[in-house]
Amino acid sequence: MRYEKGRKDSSRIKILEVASERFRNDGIAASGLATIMSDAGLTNGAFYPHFASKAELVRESIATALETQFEQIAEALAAGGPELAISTYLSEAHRDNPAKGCASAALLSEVARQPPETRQVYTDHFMSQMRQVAATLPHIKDPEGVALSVFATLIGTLQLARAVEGKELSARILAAGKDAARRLIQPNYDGAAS
Amino acid sequence: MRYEKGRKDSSRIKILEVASERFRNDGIAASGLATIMSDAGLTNGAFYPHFASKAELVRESIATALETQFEQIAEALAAGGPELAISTYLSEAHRDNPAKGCASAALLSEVARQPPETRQVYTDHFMSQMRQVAATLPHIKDPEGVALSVFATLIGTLQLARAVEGKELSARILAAGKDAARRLIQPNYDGAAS
Amino acid sequence: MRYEKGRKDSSRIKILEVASERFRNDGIAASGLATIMSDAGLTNGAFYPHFASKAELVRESIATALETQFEQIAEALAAGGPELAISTYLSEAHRDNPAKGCASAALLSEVARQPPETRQVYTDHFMSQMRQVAATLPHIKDPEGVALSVFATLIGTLQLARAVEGKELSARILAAGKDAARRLIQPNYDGAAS
Amino acid sequence: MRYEKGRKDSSRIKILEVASERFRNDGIAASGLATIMSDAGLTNGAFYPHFASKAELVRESIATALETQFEQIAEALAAGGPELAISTYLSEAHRDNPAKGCASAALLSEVARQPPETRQVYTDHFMSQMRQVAATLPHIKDPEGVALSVFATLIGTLQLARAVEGKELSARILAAGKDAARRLIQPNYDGAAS
DNA sequence: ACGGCCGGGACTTCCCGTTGGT
DNA sequence: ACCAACGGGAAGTCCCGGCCGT
Repeated sequence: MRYEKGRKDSSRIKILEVASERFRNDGIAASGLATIMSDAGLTNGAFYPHFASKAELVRESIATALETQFEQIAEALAAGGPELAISTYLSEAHRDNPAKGCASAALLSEVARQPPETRQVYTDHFMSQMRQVAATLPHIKDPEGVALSVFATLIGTLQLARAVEGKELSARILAAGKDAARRLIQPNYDGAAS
Repeated sequence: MRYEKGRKDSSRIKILEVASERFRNDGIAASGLATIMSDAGLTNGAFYPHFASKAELVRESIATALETQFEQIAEALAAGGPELAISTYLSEAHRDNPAKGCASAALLSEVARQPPETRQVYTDHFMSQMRQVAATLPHIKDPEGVALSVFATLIGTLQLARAVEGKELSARILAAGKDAARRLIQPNYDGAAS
Repeated sequence: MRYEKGRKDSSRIKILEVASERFRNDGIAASGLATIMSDAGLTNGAFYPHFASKAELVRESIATALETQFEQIAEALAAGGPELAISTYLSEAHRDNPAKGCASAALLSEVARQPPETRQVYTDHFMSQMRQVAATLPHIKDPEGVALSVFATLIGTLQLARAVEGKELSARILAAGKDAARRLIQPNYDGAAS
Repeated sequence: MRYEKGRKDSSRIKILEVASERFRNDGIAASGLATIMSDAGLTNGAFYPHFASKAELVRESIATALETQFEQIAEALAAGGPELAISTYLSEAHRDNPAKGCASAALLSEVARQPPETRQVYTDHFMSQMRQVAATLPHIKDPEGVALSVFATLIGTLQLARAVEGKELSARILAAGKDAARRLIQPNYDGAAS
């Protein structure tokens, strides 16, 4: 192997960058390789030396997006704890910029229809994020359960806020989501209370 | 009423039935008209006498699915209140049968990318469902806010449970979502508390 | 067959027009379908409903070009006899505009490498042109032999005039070719004289 | 001299040999460097130490082919004069072996589309050949004009004989070309007579 | 000199939404 | 209502010219 595997491959990185944004913005099925490659400053034919198929690009794009998000969550948690992470996630800025936002909110229903390999990649990275958040809830009985439900609430809220027509309603949804998420991480909440 | 052409054409009804299931199962973009028409026992050319475009079919399919769901929610609420509605929604049966399940969970991220007319149709029907649920929470200060957040949690949870790889994890997600939703509708919860 | 075969198909005609010019200008192998379709105001995907393959397009483009040329030769012969046809063929205007000129001069060496079907199409149309010219040489012993050699001389001359570098030399070649062609059709020439 | 790097590298000579045959056989655009190098018993990467680009290889291959042909013409003229040169050129052997035959007949229409440097190389060598033949026609008024037209006739005839489908027709073309070329070099022919 | 890598681009197959002739 | 065809466009395979690490 002439070019060692870890070799800097700026084209590959550029393709992944463009693709992960394009997928989040337009959906996976609706994003063509030609458009992605063109946006990356390349042509169709240069794709396959980098990725074996579109499915592989999808997997790696999802991984890339979720890894980036992992770091953003870490920063928000460090700077202001779960409260800040929640309000950042459910901000109007995030709602209005899906291309650079949460891949789960943008792609979750489409991920459910992907082949198992893709869903496994998603699962692994999602679980990392979940555990990352759970680690900040040591005072709660079932931190992972709570973290799962908080993620579900955040993702569902952001999707709803993006889907509905009407700025005011969208803002109400974001506010309701923020309240709910905060309540879920309150110390006296016991995930097994019911 | 809603159908401007007001036809009770059985072909039209059949097409809508098939389409609303196909869209929920495979996504909107990934569902071709040819397949839908074929499943409806018709051919390609019979589509356009009934609908002006795929976009119109999408709008009406979403409306159809959400109306059906409205009635299902009504039944569950009547039979067992919000508790039953939640556990029915987050059941494994619902997770494993998206074609006949909640259109929001199946299509929400794709709805966000549809033209305004489609999003308006979605919004109207979603709001009906939300108010329907809010009406069962008279003891709560901000019933609509809570209903919004419960919907967000349910939708996000179901999507997550469908997207992840691994039955066990999927079950954990459903359980966590159920707990969270139940907690959110507890009487002492005040959506505007924070 | 819904659309009868002789149906006006403006797209097909447009593609053939563009392709026959492009092939003559750039060569067959060097002309891509995408460029041809784009010049015809269409996209890649619209090609295959019209032609089964590039090879079929090549065949029909050659036929189209040679048919058009047949009519042009007929006009020149009618207006000024073989003399005019020769001087028109070996004009600087023809030399400088291969896209609308003689397909033989532009493509002959490439035709020799085409599959038999293509060469047959070429042969048929070339023979029509040859006989058309032979018919104007009734006073010559072997009109078809002379016509063949005149075509060879004209084609070779035009190709040489296009290939060499230098306007002056190119003009000398055209002049020499005209003289030779005229001499070949002189009445006292007997193709079997040697 | 002509090779600025002046190398007598045997690999370089082998590459030129193979390339000049391959170009004549398959055309310039249709001949890939990988195939040429492989046929020369080398690999892809060994090309660029010898030639700066494919265009340079094309130029030198054309030069090589035309120089070899110059010598062959010299031999034929010495052995049997123009008559023998013509009948050798328009033989079935030559028609059926383009790889080792006349580069003009094989590549002329493609040469016309090459960059000026390439066309200049072609022009220089073609003119050498033309003058070589003109020198054997001292009894003719305009020997260079006649030589030009004879070359045009020979080249056009050989291309036609290769392009048409049908052995018999091809043979007729060769015969017609031979007759025409012989007539053109008859002593009483005056290139400027018309 | 080797041989794989790189970006470019061609050809082809397939399917989409839509139209229109029957 | 049928169904073929249209234009659009995507995915994928292949090969090209050229480059570079070894």
